[in-house]
Amino acid sequence: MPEGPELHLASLYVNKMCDGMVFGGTVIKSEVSKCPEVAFTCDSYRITATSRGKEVKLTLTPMKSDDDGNRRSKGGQADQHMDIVFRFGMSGYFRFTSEEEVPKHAHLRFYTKEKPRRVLSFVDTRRFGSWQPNGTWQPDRGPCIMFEYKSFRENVLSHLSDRAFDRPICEVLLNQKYFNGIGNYLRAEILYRLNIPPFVCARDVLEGLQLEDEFENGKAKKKAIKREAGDVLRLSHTVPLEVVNLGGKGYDPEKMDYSAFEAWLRCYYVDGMKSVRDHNGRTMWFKGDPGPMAPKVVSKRRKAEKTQEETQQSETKSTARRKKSNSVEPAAGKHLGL
DNA sequence: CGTCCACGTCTAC
DNA sequence: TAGACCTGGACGG
Repeated sequence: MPEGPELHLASLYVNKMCDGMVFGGTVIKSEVSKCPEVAFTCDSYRITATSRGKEVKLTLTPMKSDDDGNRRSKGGQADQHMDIVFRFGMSGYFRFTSEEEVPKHAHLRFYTKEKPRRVLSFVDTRRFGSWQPNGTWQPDRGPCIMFEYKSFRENVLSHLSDRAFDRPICEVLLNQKYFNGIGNYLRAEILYRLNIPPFVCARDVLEGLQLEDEFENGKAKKKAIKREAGDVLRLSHTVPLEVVNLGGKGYDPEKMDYSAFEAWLRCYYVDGMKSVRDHNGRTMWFKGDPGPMAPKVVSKRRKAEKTQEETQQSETKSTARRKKSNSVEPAAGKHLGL
């Protein structure tokens, strides 16, 4: 589920499923969740969603009593809207189902008023996700890489003296203060497209980039030779948007098959690519030169094929789970639980 | 059965 | 810079 594109697709899903829906009553939290109760009770309300980077905000809006033939709000009834800001951790997503079909690990639930009720659920198997009632976008997170491109770009380029940019570019790409929305598969795909070694100093990659994106609307001129039009900041914007556009079928975790997404991946978890744990213990997928700031052990992940002539090399672990998806084989490979 | 791994933060030494 | 926080799928014995 959870990098910038999936958070945005989740907001589209909520808006689509909840369009015209009337919710009512109390918001229910699972017993096991340690997140805060949502003290919102209302006879009739609507739900809408927006996203920013790796956060989604739900807005609960009470309906005018007139819409419903009821009087003005009684005691304990919400009269004003409430924002709830969600982070998805490793496994969060939204689902809209019948009451009987509420998924396991549905930790926050909003019920409709219909006769057989339906439920909008925040589902989060591992419970690394969180929500904040009356919340705001987390202040330390930067502008959205997808929908606040200009200020995202400015925020990075105006802070290059920050010690944060002393680190390897692949690690800085996960810094949500500057790259709000980039996650582990996106950093691999972005650097792979540009052939940038992941463990090059971030400042070396970023300094010299212009505030104005030269690749926008044909300004590239002679630079058009480059196949991937753009620098690392532009691709931090366009590559996530490609994933948003993949979700065209509609982000529906129930019916979604991941073959399109798997086919889209060129580097992350792709057979034959190299991988190494970065300084924060996260697996960095890449091809070619790791770069000067790389940790030592770099392994090449391949599928354990029958043709094991290639079991030589300096491979530590040789268990890749995923072949390049344009493979001829049935799409039965491991998929990401998006 | 067991070990390893996963799309991400958090806070504590 | 380590763990901590969690569940569950893949794979090994």
